[in-house]
Amino acid sequence: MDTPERSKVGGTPISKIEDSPVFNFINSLSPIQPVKSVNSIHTFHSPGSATISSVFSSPHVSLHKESRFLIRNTFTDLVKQDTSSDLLDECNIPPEVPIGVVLSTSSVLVDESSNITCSLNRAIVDPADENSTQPNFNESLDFENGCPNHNTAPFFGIELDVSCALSEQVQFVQDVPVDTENSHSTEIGLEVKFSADQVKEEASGSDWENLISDNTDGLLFFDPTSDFETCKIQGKGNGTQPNASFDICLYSDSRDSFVDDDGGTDEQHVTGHTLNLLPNICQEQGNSNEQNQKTVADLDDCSSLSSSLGCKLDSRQHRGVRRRCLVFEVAGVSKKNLHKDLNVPTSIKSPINAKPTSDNEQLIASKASKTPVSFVLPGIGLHLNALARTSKDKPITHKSKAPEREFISRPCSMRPCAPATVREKQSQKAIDLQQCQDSENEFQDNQIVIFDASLTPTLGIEESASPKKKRRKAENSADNESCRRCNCKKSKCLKLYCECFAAGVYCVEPCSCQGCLNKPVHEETVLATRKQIESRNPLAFAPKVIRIAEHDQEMGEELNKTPASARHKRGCNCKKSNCLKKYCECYQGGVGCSFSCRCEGCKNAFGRKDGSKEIEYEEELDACEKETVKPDDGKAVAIVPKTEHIQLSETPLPVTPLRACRPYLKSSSLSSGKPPRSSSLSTMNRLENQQADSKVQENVQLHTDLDVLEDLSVDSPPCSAVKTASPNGKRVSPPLSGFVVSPNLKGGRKLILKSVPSFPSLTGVPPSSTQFNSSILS
DNA sequence: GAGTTTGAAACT
DNA sequence: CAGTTTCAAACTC
Repeated sequence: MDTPERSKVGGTPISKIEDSPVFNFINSLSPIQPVKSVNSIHTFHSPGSATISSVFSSPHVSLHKESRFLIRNTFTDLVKQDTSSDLLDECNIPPEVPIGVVLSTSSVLVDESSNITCSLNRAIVDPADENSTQPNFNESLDFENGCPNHNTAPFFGIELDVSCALSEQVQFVQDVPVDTENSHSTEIGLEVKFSADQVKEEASGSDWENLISDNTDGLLFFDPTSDFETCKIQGKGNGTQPNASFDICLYSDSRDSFVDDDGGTDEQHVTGHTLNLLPNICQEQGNSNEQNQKTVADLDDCSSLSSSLGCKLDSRQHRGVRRRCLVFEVAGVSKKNLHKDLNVPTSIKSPINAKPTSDNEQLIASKASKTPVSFVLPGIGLHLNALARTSKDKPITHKSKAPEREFISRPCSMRPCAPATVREKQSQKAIDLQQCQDSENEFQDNQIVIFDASLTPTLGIEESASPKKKRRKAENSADNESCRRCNCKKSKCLKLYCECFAAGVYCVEPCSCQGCLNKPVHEETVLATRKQIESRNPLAFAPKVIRIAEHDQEMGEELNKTPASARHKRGCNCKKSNCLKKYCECYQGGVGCSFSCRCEGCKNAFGRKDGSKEIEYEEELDACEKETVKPDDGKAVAIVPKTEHIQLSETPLPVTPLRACRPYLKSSSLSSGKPPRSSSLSTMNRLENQQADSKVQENVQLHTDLDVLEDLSVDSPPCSAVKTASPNGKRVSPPLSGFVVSPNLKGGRKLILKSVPSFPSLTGVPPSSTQFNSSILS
């Protein structure tokens, strides 16, 4: 699905198009946040009237602080592994080469403080007019280019939002079909290399708008000393073809001065180099009086022009050149890399990948990085992202391709695979669950098929082995992160019995299920079944073990990573296993039994449900406080009081009415002998037992709404704590964005009950798994 | 690897 | 909502 070229929308008013469902859908696929076609150029009003020269060389167009301009980009389906050396030749395109690239309408804004900003919407450089640098700014358009905050310091450059891997070298190549009549074309390509920080930055946010708006974070700076400096922008397209446009964010940001490695100011230097590199048409721009202006003009203009001309920009000589690429482009690149690695035909593309490109346009990644690619790809598939996050520097190897939409890997499993320690396992599991859910959300958007061998090390190894054997192999695998495969025989993998299905993933090859319908081919069936199950229990697909919300900054990372920071959302019902075997979901999940458990004879090593372990509680509090101090090397796992029942939060939990948990609370929290589920309750319980703190109970009783009490008991956040409960009254954990636990209470002690707001807000509901499910079903 | 145990999920 | 059945994983031998 291609991102529509708005310029091609033709007679239809853009506003209407943007309002159309189709367009919304397209936009939802695209990382580009379509700002309502506001003609952002107050500064540059005369499309077609201004020459490029004027545009770029005359910064005093406006005092507006526009910081960047975008050039809509559509890359094609070429993979180039050209090195920078290859590009050098390509830049020697004579200036008389017809320019056939649609640029963005641009504006250069210079304020009084010499802050220079450029904005460029779309401009068509008419190839017919070879000698003219006058673009046809006949469109304004697609993107709001202004970047409000990029106006502080002189900075020029090309921004690429890169969410690719460390040391990933990506090359975008566009190969726009050349108009036979106007066969003048240059090749548009973009070779990008990324830094790890860049990757992280960009990976963390798929929000295009954020990417646009952030000032420096996530921007790619070419390190002059690095080997990744080569920046190639090639253009291939026909000026008469709007499709030939390409998206590059060029902007100047005055904050960043051109500092040479030598330490000297590099503005002139840059300019000079720019002039040297750029075509004559660009060089004409180099005569500005003001250095900044000139540099801006040169860089921006020349960058854009050179892009269109196929001229190469050597970032080594363009200090401070930032590259920002459309997220989807990067994603696409990454995916391309994946495909490439997988030898997957380029025809197999995720929707998002295909989206921004037209039929013959496609993003291509190249340059398989030597280092393992571990990148988070905004907007890429659920599992891919999850894997990227989960793998933690682990290389993601893709060994198989998948059909259009398919879960291939199972980044997480409800059932841990025998980590080194139980708590580690649990911690990892909780994380995996979260990641799984996160990924799931992403997956629904993009439906990328990624196979993560790193997480499924046993895949393909035990093809002929029996399911159990496979399972145990997987369990015993080295990293213990491998995911299970189901072995369903009767459920057709369409019931929660099936771990795959329950985890929201499709069954994969390693599964030994029989009559499996949990496959992409039966997507509709799967979704329908899922929906049905969700109708029964909205939380059916929520992670069973949920962890404390990460946004509880006060709790610190250690706590978040500790198994004790998680609880089984529903609790177990063990009768014979004493919660000491993996039959018990709590135990299996590495969490202690909690208030909501209905187990008998609980002896859960991670925490018994009954409140009779107060001594252990205190003891382990101390242990916890000690252990949590340990550096998080993955081995030091904090010990959390067994009887501490922290209300778990899970990122996206379905929101259910607040009242849902009232009966539970009423019976269990107040009247039943069951121990409190949360730290607060645990504390309260102690107090009750000791009859020592009547205030607490008063406080509790003052809350006529038991949900409020619940909030207190779970230290739920003031506003984000939307009650989540299963419809059948089984308790589930609400999001926990604001523990009331005092900061110094990593162990869960000293809970501050009175500071809890009475009622959580129903607004600001975080994305829930229910919502996800709904959306995925919709 | 077969059989048993177990408890969650599903059903009534 | 409780009881029963089904199911698949966990476990044992």
